[in-house]
Amino acid sequence: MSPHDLGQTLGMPEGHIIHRLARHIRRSLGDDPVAVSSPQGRFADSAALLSGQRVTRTEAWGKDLFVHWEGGEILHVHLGLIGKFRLSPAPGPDPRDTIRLRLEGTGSGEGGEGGTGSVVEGDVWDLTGPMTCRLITPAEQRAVTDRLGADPLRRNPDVEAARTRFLATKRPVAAVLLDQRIIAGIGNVYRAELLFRAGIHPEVPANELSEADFDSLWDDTVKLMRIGTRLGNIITTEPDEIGRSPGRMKADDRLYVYKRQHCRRCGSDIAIAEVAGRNCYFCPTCQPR
DNA sequence: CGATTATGATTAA
DNA sequence: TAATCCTAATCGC
Repeated sequence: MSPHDLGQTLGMPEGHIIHRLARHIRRSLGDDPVAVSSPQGRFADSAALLSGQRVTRTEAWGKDLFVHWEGGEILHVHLGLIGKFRLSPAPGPDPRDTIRLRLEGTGSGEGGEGGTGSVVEGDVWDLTGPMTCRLITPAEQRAVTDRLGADPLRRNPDVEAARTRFLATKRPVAAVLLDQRIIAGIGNVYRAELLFRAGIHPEVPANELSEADFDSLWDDTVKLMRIGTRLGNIITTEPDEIGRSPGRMKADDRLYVYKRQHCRRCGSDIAIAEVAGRNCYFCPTCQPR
């Protein structure tokens, strides 16, 4: 996958995609001034404030993305359910009025040298449909992250705190896995697949699990989300189980239960439990109550 | 061409 | 629980 594939979109927002975006945006914009605009207009004032500045750092915590600018401003983006970043080579697609934010690298970025005297242009990032897109201060960023639990993809997640809070509630385990205040970054696909791999029924109260149960759930989360970050895709099936390498996997082989008709492992009809207002797919055979 | 759906989350009732 | 926000692809008629 070339970084300059036209129309490449980075959406499907669970934590792995946000971490991937943080890295990719940082690398793509480099250390050169960035042209910032808001074709839609809703972010125009802030865009004007940022335009011409350099990005100093990018960072993800769960599903929240933070882009730090040399002037001290912090761009806070949360994609929500339908938000997307689309990456295109300069000059990018015609600006549409659904594009809340456009970031255009002005330097070489990761691209090559232009011809003598020609303008060297960089990547164009278009953000559409975000749940959140705003400028914040470091204090406001702290307020956001203070409300978030341990992120399996960050360097020093507070696993102890997550374990304690996880095991202290009698809410269904599938609800707790989606609770960003406890573990930040898991979404509807990962929760279904994690519970399947652990053989746990989604409606089991969290406080009926043991510390060892939590720890293996956590370890599996770290493992799967790292794979997801690397591949840019959620893959939870074990290559040895399906006899295929991830690269050659059919879409249908990527998951065990999420949105499937039959269990990838045993063939049982997949069931759906509505937990925390969202459909949780599970296998009644592999995940008995 | 309208309805439906989506890997999210907050607010109000 | 329900309503709400935000967009685009897909599906049925």
